Amino acid sequence: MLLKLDFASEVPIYMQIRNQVVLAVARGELVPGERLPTIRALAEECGINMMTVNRAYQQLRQEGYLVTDRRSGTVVAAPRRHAGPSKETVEGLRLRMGELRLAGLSVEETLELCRKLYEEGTE
Amino acid sequence: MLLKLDFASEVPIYMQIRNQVVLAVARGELVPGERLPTIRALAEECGINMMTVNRAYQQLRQEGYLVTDRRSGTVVAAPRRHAGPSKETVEGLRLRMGELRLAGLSVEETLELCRKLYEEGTE
Amino acid sequence: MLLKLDFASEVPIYMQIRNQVVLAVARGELVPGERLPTIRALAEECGINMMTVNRAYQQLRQEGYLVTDRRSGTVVAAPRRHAGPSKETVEGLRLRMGELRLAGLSVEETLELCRKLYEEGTE
Amino acid sequence: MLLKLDFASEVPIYMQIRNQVVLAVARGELVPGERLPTIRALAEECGINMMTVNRAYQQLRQEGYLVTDRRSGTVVAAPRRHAGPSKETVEGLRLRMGELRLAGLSVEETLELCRKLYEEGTE
DNA sequence: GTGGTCTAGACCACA
DNA sequence: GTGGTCTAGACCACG
Repeated sequence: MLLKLDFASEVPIYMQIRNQVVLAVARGELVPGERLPTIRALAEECGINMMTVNRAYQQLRQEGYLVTDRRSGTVVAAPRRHAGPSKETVEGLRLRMGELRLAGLSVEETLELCRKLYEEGTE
Repeated sequence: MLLKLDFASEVPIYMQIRNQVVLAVARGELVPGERLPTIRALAEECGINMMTVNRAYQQLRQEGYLVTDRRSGTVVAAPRRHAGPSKETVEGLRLRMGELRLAGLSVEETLELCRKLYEEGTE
Repeated sequence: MLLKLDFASEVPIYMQIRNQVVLAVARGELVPGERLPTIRALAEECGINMMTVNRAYQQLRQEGYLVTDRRSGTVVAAPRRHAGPSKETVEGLRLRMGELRLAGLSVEETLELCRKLYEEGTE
Repeated sequence: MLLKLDFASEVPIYMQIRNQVVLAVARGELVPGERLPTIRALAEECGINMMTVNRAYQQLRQEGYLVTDRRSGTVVAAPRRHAGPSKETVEGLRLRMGELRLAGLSVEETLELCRKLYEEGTE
């Protein structure tokens, strides 16, 4: 679990943790069933409050990315295929598409970028 | 300027305004040079405070989507080609790509969705 | 009188006019005794309000850069050597020196830049 | 943090704060990593509103002089060498050079003044 | 306890 | 009539 936290970012720390865990799962760096660090361990490693880590884990559980296992603590959830993207994901994506268009990217350039970012999780 | 604000959302109102203006420009509903409502008018129309609208406009100005002409108020900025997407846009997109993959969308489905959302601004 | 006005600037238009007249005099593009355009002419040429031009001229008269001549209207004032810089000038310069230092310029680089800008008015 | 505010000045209070913080950093009175007063504390100390201080800090953040650490508040940013001076700084300096020339200062006197002001931050 | 957000006013600078 | 600035509060998110 290599987390890169930017304490000067406008994105809350718990959300940075949430985002990086999602990306790690998507990239296959974290695999279903794998244990995550304990709240205490991760908090100490990053120099942040345990409450902050707890909040990130809670959010991830709520979104279905993590599950709590009685024996082994917090583990990566099994993939939920066919779940379909959440409303937040689609709305966020719509906004990014608009921003890319206004930044001057053609539809081809945009889709190429999307493919590249999607496939970061492939190999 | 039809804005739909969700006062219960955790997204700040000024950011909701910002996002909807970006999308309106991307869709061509707002064209370069077109005047936006005065901060007072928009505030009254939406039942919110002047300062909140002001903040949204400030953000949009800073991001280059709007310019304030000292003679005629706030207008849509000329499109800035070759600007390239901001770091925030790319990072946000990367996150969405990860979420879509984990939601079970194939790369083809994902790119199809991206194309559809991109082309909302095309017609 | 070639004025380049930026209507999107945060600097008020009357102040932009004032600044450009000062620089034109410093560069020798406007010489003592030379007539300036009438308020009406300059306002029309720039597509701005006469009040705005009037305010700029008033400011310049007050600072001693222009004088009103009974016969020929508004003309460039005779140079006031030994007047010494105004408090505003020195305070503004102090601020710029601080900004340059913090932007990473050495004292030599800073003085070289100052010399270059000063001598724009020389030849 | 000794701020001297002039409530009668035409320079907005938030800009006076901005300028004095820049000068304090340039003089080394504020060093990188050092914490600034909270917006509430500074507002109370100066007898002004929180929002006014907030605006000054926002501006300073945007210009890269401050960063807000989500854990510990607002601190002086690390110096950014190679940043180069902003357009505003150079334009402002050009104007001051013109004013000094018209006030009767020779190039030597001007550079001597610049050096003195630059080196206020040296010792 | 920190900054972020928002309100409901007010006064002023600018054009 | 436009945006810019400022006030004196309030509530909330974050850590």
